[in-house]
Amino acid sequence: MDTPALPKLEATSWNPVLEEEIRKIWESENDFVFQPNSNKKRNFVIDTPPPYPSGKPWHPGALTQYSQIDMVARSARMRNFNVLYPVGIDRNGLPVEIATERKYRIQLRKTPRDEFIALCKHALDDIEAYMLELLRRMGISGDFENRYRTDSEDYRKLTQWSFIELWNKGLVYIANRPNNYCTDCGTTIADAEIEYEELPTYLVTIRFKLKEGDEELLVATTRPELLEACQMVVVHPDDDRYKTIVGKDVVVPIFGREVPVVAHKSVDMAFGTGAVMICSYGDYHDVQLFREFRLKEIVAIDIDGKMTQSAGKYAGMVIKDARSQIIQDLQEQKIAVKVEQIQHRTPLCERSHTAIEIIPMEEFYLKQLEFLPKLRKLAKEMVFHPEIHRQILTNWMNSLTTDYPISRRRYYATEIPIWYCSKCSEPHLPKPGRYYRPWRDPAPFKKCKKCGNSKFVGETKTFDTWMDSSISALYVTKRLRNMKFFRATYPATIRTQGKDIVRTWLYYSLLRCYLLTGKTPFKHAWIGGLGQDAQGRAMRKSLGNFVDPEPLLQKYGTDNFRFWGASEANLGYDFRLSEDRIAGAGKFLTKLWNTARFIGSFPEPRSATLTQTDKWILAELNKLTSECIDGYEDFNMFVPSTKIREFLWNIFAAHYIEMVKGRAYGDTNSEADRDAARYTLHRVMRSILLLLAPIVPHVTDYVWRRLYGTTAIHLELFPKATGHKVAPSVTQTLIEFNMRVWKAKRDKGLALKEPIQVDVPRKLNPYLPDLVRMHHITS
RNA sequence: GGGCCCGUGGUCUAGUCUGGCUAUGACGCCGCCCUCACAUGGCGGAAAUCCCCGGUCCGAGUCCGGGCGGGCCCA
Repeated sequence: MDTPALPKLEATSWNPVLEEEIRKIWESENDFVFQPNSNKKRNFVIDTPPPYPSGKPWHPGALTQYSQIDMVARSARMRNFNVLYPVGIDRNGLPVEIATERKYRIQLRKTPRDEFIALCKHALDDIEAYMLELLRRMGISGDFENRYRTDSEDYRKLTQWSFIELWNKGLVYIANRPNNYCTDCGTTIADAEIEYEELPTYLVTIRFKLKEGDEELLVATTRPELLEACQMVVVHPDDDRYKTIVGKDVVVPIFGREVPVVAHKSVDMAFGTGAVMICSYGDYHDVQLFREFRLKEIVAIDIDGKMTQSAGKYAGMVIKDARSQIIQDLQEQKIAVKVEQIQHRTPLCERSHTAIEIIPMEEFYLKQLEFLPKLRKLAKEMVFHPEIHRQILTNWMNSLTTDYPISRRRYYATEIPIWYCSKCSEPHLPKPGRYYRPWRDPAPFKKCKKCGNSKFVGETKTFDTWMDSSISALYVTKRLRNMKFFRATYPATIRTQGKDIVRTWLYYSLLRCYLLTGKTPFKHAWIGGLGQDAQGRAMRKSLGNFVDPEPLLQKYGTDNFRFWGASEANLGYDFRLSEDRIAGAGKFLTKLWNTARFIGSFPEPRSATLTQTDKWILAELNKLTSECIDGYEDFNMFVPSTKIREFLWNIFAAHYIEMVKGRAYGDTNSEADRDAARYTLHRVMRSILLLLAPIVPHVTDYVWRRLYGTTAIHLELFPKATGHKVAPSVTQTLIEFNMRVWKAKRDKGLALKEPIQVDVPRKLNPYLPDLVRMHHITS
């Protein structure tokens, strides 16, 4: 052991090409499959978001988040947990339907349902393969082998089971409420499917007579054809023009109904005359006020986009014609005092580009308002990382005013498992535990339980996609498939997700799982920030600032990307994606590699009698270790990545290694001192590799296997704190002293290996031998 | 229109909850240096009215109030 062994690492930098080799080794070793309660370890269950195959390229910020979630999983393993880290793909919902309609130039309503579903499936499969490959390349240590899809029979079975349970508990009801409706596509659509455009329209100023007296109120509207459905006129409370009229009644022209004038701060005084008629339904403002004042709605437009019977002489006309006609009539009767053309922000269906109508539709609702107090209490018991993002959930719960509408008129989603009696319309729900498609399956009933009729009609509506997603915690813990497994793993340990879907995924999970199990679905909620572009704007394909992550991975390597993601994105805060900064983060990997290369050139003694210098760096390592573990326990990767970088670069390599280099090479003629240095170098190296392993798994595993063993680093546990303690100011004094000597040599034009005469502070006496050798200090 | 978050060298960032010595670190930049792990490196250096105004305090990047600016979400 006298002569140093050959370096175990040859190249002078880490080569990302090696990453693929290492992943192949991981795949063959298959370490990431969950074994509940094995080796008496405790379980750690991650309820991680199954990504939605929305297209290529994948959002680089989302990919960064998945790498951070992987760090949560890897660090939990090294904290001695059995980790259930599922891999799933979310395949339900609207985006694929829109993509399919565009791709094949077809319309959902005009395409046979099973044909349309097959086309969607095909599109999903394609993008899913791409996403899984990217996840694999990110080094995600999830259970790929047992991966799941939310559109599988197994998953939809669970969604339908959950609905039947809730129905049977009386928590679901059917109600008629206003919805966005596209008369062209013939379907309810979500807010997310609406786009806005400034379009020309007529602003008509209409004379409303007061019920009593001769006064008039001028009301401006872009929707005169909805006059028949007007139930109220509102003005702003600060509007001096109308102070005397508020509280009185006015008469709706043509239709003669009396409606009140009410003050409401939502009115824009500057628009039109400052007096607005509230009709069912011209826009969201109408919906809001109808709800707030509990007005009686008048259905003015039917689902074909025609005026209803309540429109009197206009009944049966399409909206556009009715509008022209009523404007003409109002002008002839001198009721319209002004008709002017304006540009108006109009909601359009993003598919057909026709104006959206708000029409009352019959939909399913899940009760939530009455459970909010209980949900608030449960939310309080959850631990948020970071704590500050608890606020997002709290705010959302405080803003809810209606129950949760759960039905959609779509195809690529889980079907609502109901059949209705063809005679008396009585709803019949099947036994839970199977996957039902009422739109094509025969009814699993013989006779109507109410009237005895034997014919049934299947429900055609589907669930909102969050009905599936919100029970992911039940799915991954095998609620319907393996109750023993479920009891051992539910509630999950942690939910990891982005802050943008707190009000949807997090909230609905809490609601649904509480209603189904009486418990929270998880104990910890990890809320990540969002990836933005280099200027700090959201990254959107439509903005043209979207960055394809694939070339970045190709160019810099996965570990480089992961280290950037860990060290630049603090837990919960948004982060900016910039290639320069990714490149910069990679320099650390070079430093890590070369430190390992140097230390790897020395044999590792089994034990040693440490010098003061060795004890000093071990004390610093001790501090680092506990800081890192604290960070990992908070699931905050920013802490370990930045702390380790600072330690490795600015303390360990710059000062300790320089101080003991001579000893390590054997320059002191003392085997004990030499071995102490070598022992300490390896001790620190091992700890750094272990502490970094969750963040940069490829390079650390490679180095670990080359230097310290044949088994994977992710099978090891984190190091324990060492117990060495040194006064904190010593490190500062040491660093300052070294810098002073370097500067002095520079000022005197001396090479670093030339001798110099300097005074060493008394405080540094314990380190004197190493300092003298390092700087060639003469007395 | 409502809510939340954030404003620290050219860029990113720590520190702000729990006020206290010359504000942390990195990227970039400039100069010198191939010193036997690393030039994808080392050393040194320049570079910040801690967004603005006011207040509390012996003392404010940190606490309070008001502005301005940016971002995200909801409507």
